[in-house]
Amino acid sequence: MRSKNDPRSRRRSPTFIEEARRRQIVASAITTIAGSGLAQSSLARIADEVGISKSVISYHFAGKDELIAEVITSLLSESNRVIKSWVDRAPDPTAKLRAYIEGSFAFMIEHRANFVALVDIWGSFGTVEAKRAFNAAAYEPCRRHIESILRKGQDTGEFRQFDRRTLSAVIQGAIDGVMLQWVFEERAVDLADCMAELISMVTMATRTFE
Amino acid sequence: MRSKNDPRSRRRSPTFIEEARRRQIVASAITTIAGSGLAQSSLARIADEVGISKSVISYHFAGKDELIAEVITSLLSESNRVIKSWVDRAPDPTAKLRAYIEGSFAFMIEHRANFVALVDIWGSFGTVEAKRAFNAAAYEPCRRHIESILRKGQDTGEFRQFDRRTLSAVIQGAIDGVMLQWVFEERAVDLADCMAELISMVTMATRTFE
Amino acid sequence: MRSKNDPRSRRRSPTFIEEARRRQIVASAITTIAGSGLAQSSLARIADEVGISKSVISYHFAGKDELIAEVITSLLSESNRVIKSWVDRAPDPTAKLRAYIEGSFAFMIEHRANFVALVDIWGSFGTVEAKRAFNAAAYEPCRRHIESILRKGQDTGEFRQFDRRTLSAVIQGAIDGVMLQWVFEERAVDLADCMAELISMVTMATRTFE
Amino acid sequence: MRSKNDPRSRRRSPTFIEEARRRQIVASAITTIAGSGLAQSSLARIADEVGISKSVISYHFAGKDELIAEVITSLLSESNRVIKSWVDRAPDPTAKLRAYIEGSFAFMIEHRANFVALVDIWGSFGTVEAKRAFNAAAYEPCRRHIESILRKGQDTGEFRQFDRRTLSAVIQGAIDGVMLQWVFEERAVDLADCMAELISMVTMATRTFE
DNA sequence: CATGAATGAGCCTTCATTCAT
DNA sequence: CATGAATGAAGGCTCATTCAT
Repeated sequence: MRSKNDPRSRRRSPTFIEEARRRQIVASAITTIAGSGLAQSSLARIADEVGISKSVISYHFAGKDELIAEVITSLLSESNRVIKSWVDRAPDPTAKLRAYIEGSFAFMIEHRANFVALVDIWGSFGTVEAKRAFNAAAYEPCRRHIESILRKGQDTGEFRQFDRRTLSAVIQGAIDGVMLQWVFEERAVDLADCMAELISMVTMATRTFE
Repeated sequence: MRSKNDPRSRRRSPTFIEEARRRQIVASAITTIAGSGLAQSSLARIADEVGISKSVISYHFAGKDELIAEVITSLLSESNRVIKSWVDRAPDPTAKLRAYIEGSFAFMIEHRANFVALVDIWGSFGTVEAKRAFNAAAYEPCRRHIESILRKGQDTGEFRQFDRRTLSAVIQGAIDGVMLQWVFEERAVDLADCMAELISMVTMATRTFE
Repeated sequence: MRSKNDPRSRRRSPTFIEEARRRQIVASAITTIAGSGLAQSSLARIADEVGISKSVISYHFAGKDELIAEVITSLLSESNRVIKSWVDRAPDPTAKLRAYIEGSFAFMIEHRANFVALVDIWGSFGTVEAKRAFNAAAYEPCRRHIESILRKGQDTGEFRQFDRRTLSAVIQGAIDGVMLQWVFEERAVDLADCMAELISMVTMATRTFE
Repeated sequence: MRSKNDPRSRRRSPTFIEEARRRQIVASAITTIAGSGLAQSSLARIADEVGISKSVISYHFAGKDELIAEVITSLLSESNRVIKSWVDRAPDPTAKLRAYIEGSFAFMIEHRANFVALVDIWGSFGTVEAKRAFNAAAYEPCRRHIESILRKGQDTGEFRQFDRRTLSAVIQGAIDGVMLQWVFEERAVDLADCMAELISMVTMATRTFE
């Protein structure tokens, strides 16, 4: 019975301390998953990492699924926020497109564990629905973001005409694909070089030919 | 206790029937993983899929790890083989580079389940060593393959000078990144369009400017 | 993953209730082993005997090995404690030696199940190391105890000169060997008679000849 | 259906080759059990030791139980045969009693593996019936043998009057108990010294006082 | 006679979850 | 808010045994 004592059903806004606990647990979950893999990250281990009892997690989250869901949300939103701030600071579409890529790589470098965890988690969706939901939450917004930049560029005439959706998918794909190789072996790829190369390719792909 | 009584340790070449069983089990494992996720693919479920007893898997494989390892090998080698055949049939570096991309996408389309399974599996490496090993088995050979094509192109003067390793990583990354989006939601991206766009970008990125 | 969430790794002294559970489980394990043999004493059966879920054992013990180890410790220490108390109450070496034997047999009679279980367990050490460890834990202390009594007797001149280590091994061996026959068939030997005979033999073997 | 093709139900006396196989398997079982413990001695392992297929054992023995039963029989009969030959060669009761002990220890030293295996197996009888059967097969004959020697000695007046059954149990017990310590740790006891001490004790216990 | 193949029962263990305190 | 205790479901694995060849 969900009562006043169950934080998961409270009408009141969550206590400050409650929010803090949730964030603390989510953060520890990310660390644990990045360090040992999702399969090895039992609630007990995550709780250990925080130094709390296993039951505390059950108290603050409806279950493991909810915790992982919040981990994903945290992973994605943090990244999106940073990238958006890079893009917003750029003056024009050309710069914004460049900023999108730069922001993406910059965030990667600063938060390696996030991506190691993400790669582990994103493979764990058993059902088609879960996969679809992840696409809707993770990829669709990213592609839309890139598309909006591309549209502006086409509107201003900086970019030539091309299918925005397709190019968005390829750009985002290249970023993710390079990230993936870097997750598996940090020294396998040089992120800075790849970023520069990708920017160069994208620049050529979008510019108007004279 | 690998011995005469253990089919997994035979010195001589495996029986025909045994090889068939192993392939059958691996194939079923791929289907199951693609359909329900690695975490839900217990040996019992995989065995059910084949219509055999759970023990049969234990009889032919040392354990789940060995089975999954063989699944990975199967997934990667089949893909590499097909791509290689596309590349080998192409007459010159420019065509080969194009063929690498075309072959990659063609294989994807023909074997969606393989990639759905692969994305699930590749996130399941808990340790740094396992991740590193996957990189060595999966990515390094691909990048090397692309690099060798690029080198030939530079040697013949068809391609301009650029860092081959970096470009290889970006090309392979773009292929994988697009594939990833398609794995999560089949209709989110149009593989044919993405392939064409990627080929166009790569063509521009490699060609000599006059 | 021994941690805060694992009762088996607590830094502080174990809860009263926890200690009680452990003792209860150990006691049940002894009963089960004595009744059905070690090989038939699965955790499930032992748990049934206590009337608890199988998982409770896993919760309180790291595994079956730890449980069996504690069973052994319990078996040996209880016996040693009782024998020691008999010996300590005896006034002189001659009486002490007699008390050692009497205490041993008295404890046997009172705790038949312990010895039935012990005989089953002591054969279960597969490796040389495990056997050696059992010797160190079970036999060496007993022989040492007897040796110390013998030494005192020699010091006081009550006993003649002989090799203490050898006689200790033979005395302990005779006690165990008679116990063994009694474990296999309770009515095959009369413990009281055997005890008397053994005491008589030992008395003759140690006494000074005039 | 037990037919002519089933060696376990054949009326004809077993083939020579069949007997050889059985003995070979039994011998390997002893080695395996002595080396790794009964629990680790699966039919597969034993078969490996012989270099045959697991099914061969099933073919020659009704099951694992029958194999172990034959192992026990082999272990006991071999020992008894040797001891008997020592005793038979001795001229009088005093010498025979001494020979019984000497033969026992001599056989131990020559066949350590047999006893390591025996100690492992004798603990594996789960039911009271099995224990009782082992007593009847293993101990009762030994005690009877000693008793018969003792009786002869009393008849001839070499030995004083005492309860033969009790002394038999103690003598056999001492032999087994020393053996037990030696099984767990070969260097814990000196068999020769123990044998000498035991002979001395038994001599004193039986001789007529003047 | 021998063997490869298959099977099902049972075992130990892990883990998310529930509940009383 | 937090925790210790308990639970049941599920998983991977071992093994004696059966059967067709």
